[in-house]
Amino acid sequence: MQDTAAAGGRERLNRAKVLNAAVELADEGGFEGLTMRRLAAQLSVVPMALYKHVADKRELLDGMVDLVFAEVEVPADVDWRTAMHRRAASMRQALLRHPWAVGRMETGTPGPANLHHHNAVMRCLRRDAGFPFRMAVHAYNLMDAYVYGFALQEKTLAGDIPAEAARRQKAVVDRKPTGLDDYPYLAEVVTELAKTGFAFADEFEFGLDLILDGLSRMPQQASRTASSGSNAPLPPSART
Amino acid sequence: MQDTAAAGGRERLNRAKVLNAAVELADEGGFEGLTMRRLAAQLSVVPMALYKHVADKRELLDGMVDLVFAEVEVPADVDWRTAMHRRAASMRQALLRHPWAVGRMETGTPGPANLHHHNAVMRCLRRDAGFPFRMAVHAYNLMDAYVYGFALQEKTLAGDIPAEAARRQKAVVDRKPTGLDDYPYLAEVVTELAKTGFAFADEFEFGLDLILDGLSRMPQQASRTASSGSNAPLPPSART
DNA sequence: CAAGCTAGGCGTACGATGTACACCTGTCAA
DNA sequence: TTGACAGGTGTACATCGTACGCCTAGCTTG
Repeated sequence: MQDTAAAGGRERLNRAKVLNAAVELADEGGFEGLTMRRLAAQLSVVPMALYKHVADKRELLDGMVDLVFAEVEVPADVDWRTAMHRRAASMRQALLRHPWAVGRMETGTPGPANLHHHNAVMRCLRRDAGFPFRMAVHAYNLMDAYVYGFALQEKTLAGDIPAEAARRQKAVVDRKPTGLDDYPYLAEVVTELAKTGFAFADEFEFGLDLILDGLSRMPQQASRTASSGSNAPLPPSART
Repeated sequence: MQDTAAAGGRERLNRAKVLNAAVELADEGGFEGLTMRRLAAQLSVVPMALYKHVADKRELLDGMVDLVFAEVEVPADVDWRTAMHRRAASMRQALLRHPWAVGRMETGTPGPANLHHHNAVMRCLRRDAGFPFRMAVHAYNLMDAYVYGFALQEKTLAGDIPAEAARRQKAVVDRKPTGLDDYPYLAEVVTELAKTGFAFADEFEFGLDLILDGLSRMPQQASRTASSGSNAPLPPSART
């Protein structure tokens, strides 16, 4: 019952192999390019062979998402602000590598990497930052909404600005002769961004810093700088 | 060539009818519940009849998204902060009514309501708030990322907290005997939220206010209170 | 070494989906 | 009256996820 290769040297399939191949295939061909049949072909196997390692396509996606979570770092041993900053940047990078995962990170049944990640973030906010529970939840929701939302924008508008922005507006201009003249502020966006360019990285930093600044200003936050604070609000010991 | 009904009283199809029925159907059955065949059945018509009013399913979705944009209000004649606050809340409400639109608002070819909306928001930021161009872009990206990201969370976690949160974690507990003990901070979330409940509306307000506060603090912003400011940075007159 | 159990790959088949293509029909302009 | 044309119909096809049963290699066990 070994899973990598049989004694005779025959290659055998593997849950991990299936998941990794699926991620690779989705990275290249997008989410709707990921097909059980194509995935099987990639692994030189017949489609139905996959179902010995994965219950169905939804479970396959669950496993893929957990692989993405595993790529996101949650640094410890630094002050909470840079820890949260790095986590957000790391999450953005992971979603940039795997655009198909955008909007799917919190769907389905959470895997082990998912749970580990959320626990680590919550620990940072509670123990290191010293937020009371309610505020930690607020902070987490705010940061996640921003990161996921930004990744969504970056995905759908990827390479869009300024090149594609002009193209999209142009499509409308061609359709109705009134054109962009009705939308002077949109026209400004097109021309201005065409001139000066657009960097998603800078854009991301701006919003992230603004949010972290706002959180640092919260009165409930003791603005401690090290993660070794032994004055944690509570090391929770809740049981289900 | 009338489009509502023929002289004989025969009901005829309509692009608007198709779009509205599609929205209705997606509201009920979710996005993957929306099928050309089901949509046709809903309209008492054969599937291929739809293609006389809509090029393909992608164009159908474009039209649906524009209907959602048309539901979002961009108030004028108030100070920019409450205008942006109301717009964000209105967008969230619209995405709550049409969860299938979450993550699809900026995809495909933008329709007229889309263009009108973006132009109005940009006008508010430039003329009313007085942001210089670059800062207006920053502000817009930040707000949109937050609103879209929050809507995404609210959609995927809908009714999830505290009830479903417990269920999801429980699923993992059942799977591996180690259970939630490895994740004390997650356990706290489960028990604490089960006790005190969770209100998405409050959560949304917290993040939105923090962001708008941060934007108000920007040095480039003159913190004017009325939208009648004639000292706009520039009434743009850009031409493609 | 023989026997048989089982994990795991294979083949076939089915219903659902989007949509190309040809056809048919009712309405209106000329 | 006629002919064009907008718009609804019917058939057909490739592709999808996956249910069901078969088959075989390799391990466990007597």
